[in-house]
Amino acid sequence: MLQFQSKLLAPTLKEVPSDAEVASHRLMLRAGMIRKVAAGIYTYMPLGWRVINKVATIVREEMDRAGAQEILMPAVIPSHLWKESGRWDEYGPELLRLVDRKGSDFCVGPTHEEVVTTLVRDNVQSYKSLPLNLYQVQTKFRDEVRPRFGLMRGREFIMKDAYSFDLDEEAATKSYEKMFAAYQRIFQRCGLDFKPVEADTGAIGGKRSHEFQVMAETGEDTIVVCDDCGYAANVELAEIAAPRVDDNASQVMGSRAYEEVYTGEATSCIEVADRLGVATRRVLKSMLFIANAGEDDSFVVMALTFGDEDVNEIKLRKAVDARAIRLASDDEVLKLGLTPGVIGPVLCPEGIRVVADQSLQGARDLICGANRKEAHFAHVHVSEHFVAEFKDLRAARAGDACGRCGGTLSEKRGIEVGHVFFLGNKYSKAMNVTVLDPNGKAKELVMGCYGIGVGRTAAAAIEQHHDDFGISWPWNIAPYQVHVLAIGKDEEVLNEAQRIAETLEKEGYDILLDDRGERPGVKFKDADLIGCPLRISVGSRGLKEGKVEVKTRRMTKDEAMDVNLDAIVANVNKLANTLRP
RNA sequence: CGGAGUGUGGCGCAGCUUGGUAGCGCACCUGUUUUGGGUACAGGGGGUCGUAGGUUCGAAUCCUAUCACUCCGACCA
Repeated sequence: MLQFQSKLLAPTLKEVPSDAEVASHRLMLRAGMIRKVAAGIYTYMPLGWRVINKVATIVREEMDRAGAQEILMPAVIPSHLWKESGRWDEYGPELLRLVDRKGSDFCVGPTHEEVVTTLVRDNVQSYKSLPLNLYQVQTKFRDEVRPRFGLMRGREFIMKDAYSFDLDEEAATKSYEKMFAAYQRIFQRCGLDFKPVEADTGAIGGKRSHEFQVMAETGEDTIVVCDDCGYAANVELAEIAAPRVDDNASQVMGSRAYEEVYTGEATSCIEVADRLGVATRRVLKSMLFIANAGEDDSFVVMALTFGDEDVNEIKLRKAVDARAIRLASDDEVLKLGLTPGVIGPVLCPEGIRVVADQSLQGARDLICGANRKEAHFAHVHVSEHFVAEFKDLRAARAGDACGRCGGTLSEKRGIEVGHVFFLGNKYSKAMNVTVLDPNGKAKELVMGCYGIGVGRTAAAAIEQHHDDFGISWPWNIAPYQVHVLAIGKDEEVLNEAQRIAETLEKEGYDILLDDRGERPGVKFKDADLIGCPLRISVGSRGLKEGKVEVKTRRMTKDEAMDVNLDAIVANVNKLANTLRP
C-alpha cells in the first residue's frame, strides 16, 4: 500500500484540546488520527483507522489460529434477551437503553453473552459440535460514568469478544488455556510489554479470570507483582500472606477492661485519632456491609481494619462467600441497633458477622466506636473484648508479603487491554443452553468469554512508545511502516522519492509518501508526530551523491544513515528485521 | 450521584467585573518570499458568542432556566 500524503486526511495540530491529559489521547489528536464527536465517542480518521485495523487483523489471525470462528452480532439487542438472563435489571445505568417506534425496549450491546448464548442454544444440539468458540470484532457501547483519556476509556469502543462452549469443565479449561495462549501471542505481536494477572470476575461472574495488563505509568489499574515467584494480580484481589509487622509490638499492656471516652463530633478514624492524640492506626475502623442485599440469604457483615487502612470490598465479598456486597446505609445501621459514625464490634448486636483483617490478630489497646453517640471505647483488645473471624481483607500494597510464596510484592500500573473469563454455567443455566452428550443426555454447557479492547490496545501502545516529539509505533501496528519524505519541491526529488516508495511497496511494505508542498521542518515534525517506524528522507543535497537518509523513529538525528540508492531495499529489509518483535 | 469549573470561527484563548453591535494566535485560501527540523510579509474567507426566556433604547457581557462538556470524588467492564 502506498499513500500520497497530499491526499491523506490527517490534519496535524500544534496545539491540542486542553482536556487531553495522557500521551495517547494527546498524540492521537495531534497526529490527526481521531476526533471527538461527543464525550467518549470518536471518529477514527484514516491513520487511526489503519492502526485499529492492524490490531484487529492480528487479533483475527490469532483467534482463527486458535480455532475460533468469526461472526458478527447486532449492536442493538432486544430487551427480552437481557430480561431472560436477568441482566436487564442488574446492569444499571451503564446499559444504554432505547425504545423503538413500537415502544419495545432495546439496548446497545455492551457485551454479547445473551445473544451468543441464544444463538448456540437454538443451533447447536449435539456434543459433536463442541468445542465451539465464536468471536466478533464489533463496536460496543457502555455508558461510562466518566469517559476519559480518549480511546483508553471511551463509551463507544471497538472490542473483540469471544465465547467458548464446552461439554464439561475439563474441556472448558482447555479452551480457556487456548485463549490465554492466543492472547499472549496477540500482545507480543503488537509489540507491547504486558503481563497476565489474576483478576476479579466482577459483574460478569465466573470462577477464574486473568487480565492482560500493559505496563504503563498512566494505567488506571494497579497490579502487584511478586519479585520472587512471579505471582501477579490486580490489587483488588491480590493475596497477602502474613500480617505486616505492626506497631503493636511495642504496645503497653493496659488494663484488662476497656473504658468509654467522650469523642464529641469526631467519627472518622482520623478525627478520632486527632481528638485523642493517638496515631490513626490505633483506631479500629469498623464498616457495616449488607451481603446479598434483597435476597433470601442476605446477611450483615461488620468489617474491621486498622484506622489507616481500607477494607477491600472484593476481598470481603470473597471472605464471607457472598455474591454481592455493599456498604450499609445510615438507616440500615440504625435499624440494626447501631449508631452511624461510631460503629464498633464491642457489645455488637447478635446476628452480625464480624470479620477482621488478619493483621488485627492479637492487636491490643485499640480505640473503637461505642455504638453510642459521641463515644468510643479505649483500651480494647482484639479477641478479648470481642470475637471476630480473621481474613485477608486489606488491599495489597508494595512491600506486603506475597500470598503464594512469602516474597515481597511490588506495585505497578497497568492498562487492561484484555480479559479472559472462565464463566462456568451461569449463562447456560439462566438461558437453558444444553446439548446431548454421547449418552443422549442433555448437559448444560460450560462457557468462557474473552475480550480485547482494540482501540485501547492501540492507545496502550502509544503510552508505551512515544517521546516528546510524537508516537513511535511498534512495527506491526504502525499505520505505515515506512515514511518517505520528499524534501523540497524539486521535480527530481519528488520523482525519485516516488520511485523509492513504489519499489518498497512492491517489496510488500506499507508506505506513506510525503509529497506535500511543505517546508522540510514541517515534514520532519509531522513524521515524528505520526511515528512510522522507518523514515527515508530524499533531498536534492543527498541525491547529488546518489544517497538518501534512512533512520528509524527511535534513532536520533545523528544516528541516521546515508544509504546509496541501490542499497535502499537491502537496508530497509535489514532494519525491518530488527524492528519486528 | 456529590463538589468545582467551562461553553466566543476547526483548535488554543482574550473580551464579561464597569452593557454600546466581536478580537488575537494556530489552522485554512491567494500572492510574494524561504527550502534539511513547525520561514517571513501582505491580502482573504469563516463566528445567530451553547440554547431559551427575561431586564434594557441597546446584551458575548446583567438575571433566570436549560443543555453540553471538563476536572476532583464516589462508582465500575
